[in-house]
Amino acid sequence: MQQAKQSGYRDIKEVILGRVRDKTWPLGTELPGEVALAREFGCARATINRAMRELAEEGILDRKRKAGTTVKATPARHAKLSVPSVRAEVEATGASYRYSLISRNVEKAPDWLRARLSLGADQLVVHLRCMHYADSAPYQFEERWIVLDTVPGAETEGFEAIGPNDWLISEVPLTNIDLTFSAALAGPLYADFLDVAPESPVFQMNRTTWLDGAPVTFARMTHPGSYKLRSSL
Amino acid sequence: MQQAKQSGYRDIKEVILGRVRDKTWPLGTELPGEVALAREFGCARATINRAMRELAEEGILDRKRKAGTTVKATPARHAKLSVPSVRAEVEATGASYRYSLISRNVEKAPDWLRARLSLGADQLVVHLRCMHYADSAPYQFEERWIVLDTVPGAETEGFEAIGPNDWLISEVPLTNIDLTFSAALAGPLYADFLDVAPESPVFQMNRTTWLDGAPVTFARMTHPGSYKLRSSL
DNA sequence: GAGTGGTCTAGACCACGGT
DNA sequence: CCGTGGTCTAGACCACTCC
Repeated sequence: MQQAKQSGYRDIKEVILGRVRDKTWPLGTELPGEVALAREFGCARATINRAMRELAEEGILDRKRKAGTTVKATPARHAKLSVPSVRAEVEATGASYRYSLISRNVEKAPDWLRARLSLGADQLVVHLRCMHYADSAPYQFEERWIVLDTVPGAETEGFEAIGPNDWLISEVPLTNIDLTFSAALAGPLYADFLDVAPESPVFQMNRTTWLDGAPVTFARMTHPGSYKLRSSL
Repeated sequence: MQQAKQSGYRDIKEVILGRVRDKTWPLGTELPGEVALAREFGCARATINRAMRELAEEGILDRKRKAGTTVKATPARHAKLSVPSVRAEVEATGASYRYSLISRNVEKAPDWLRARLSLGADQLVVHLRCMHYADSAPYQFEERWIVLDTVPGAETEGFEAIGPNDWLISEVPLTNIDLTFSAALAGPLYADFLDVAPESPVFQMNRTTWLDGAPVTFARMTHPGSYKLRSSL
């Protein structure tokens, strides 16, 4: 009589996690099969399945047909990084958000961009530069290129009142994103807009966006400060 | 006869995604209930449930009891950032990995660390400094503090042969992680170890680790270069 | 070939949260 | 109150993969 209350898949996850933590099932061990565990916990196989499936998604277990379920030798840690609109990001801190367009041009995609987005020759992009402010303090400098073939609507949008990110979210939802972070020196351009010394470090985030394999946009966000995210499990 | 083959939950997810993309169900719309969709797709409610549940986890739908399921007004984009051991990170690039301990001390946790980890007064930590090399080129400078109350085994570990991260992974698996990224100037210390000019920018990643609410370790990783991650959906 | 996970079903009960 | 999603069950068939 190990348990009185009937166990839900959450409880079962906890028990399994506990057994991994206390090394009842050390890293690399093979776990009992679903049927065996279902018997042990007195529940349906589907319940065990859900518990183990989620633990596998969370990077703690490895599951293979026929081979069975094992505890991952090197539990994959992963953080969930939310990629909100700048507006949401700023307003979440309680500050008021302000957006300002610096320049907007339609031009042929430069070579480095064509390479990065797998664009054909002579493809046109909208090239934007803009600033985001938090309580009238510089928050982020954004430089962005939008592929017109994928997002034709960008040709007639002036981006004077609405930021490109906010606009794109409603125009082209459900995209895939590549992110790169790096550190750089401010230099004269960023120093000017971000109100920092040219020789100070800035934090950059490069964001490439795809819609079903078609390139949508490339953006480089430059911060004077730092960036924060929190993992779940 | 809209579909010949029977639909699995993956197909259903695709259909729903398509209807959001082509604005059959615009952002903010309320979707039909599970029973209705089950009827439409000719499948069991559980199948619809799984499809919609996963879409909700992926940040595309909002689900509430009684209220029903709606398309998120601002689809939450999130990237999955894997946090591998440095060793794996280096070896994944094909380079050979080398680890080197610089210093190891047991000391009282400094005030800023006590604040960050919610430590009590006089709690002891192991303070480490070490370097990670990729093909004998400096890859990362690591400064780390390990809380002895949570990980007593760290007192007797010398960390001369094995890096603290690799050691902690096998000692204390399944922890929660907080991450912060930022840019900084190298300064004399980092310049020396990372073999860059003192006035060059460096990329820093701060990692705080918890085990069931108990503070495990705080680490600051400093890179001469940049850091990369890719989102899933 | 055989064993394990992957998925689906039909039905049931529960819990939350608008009304 | 009562509708919607949340979860569980018992049973079934399938698909992958190791032997």
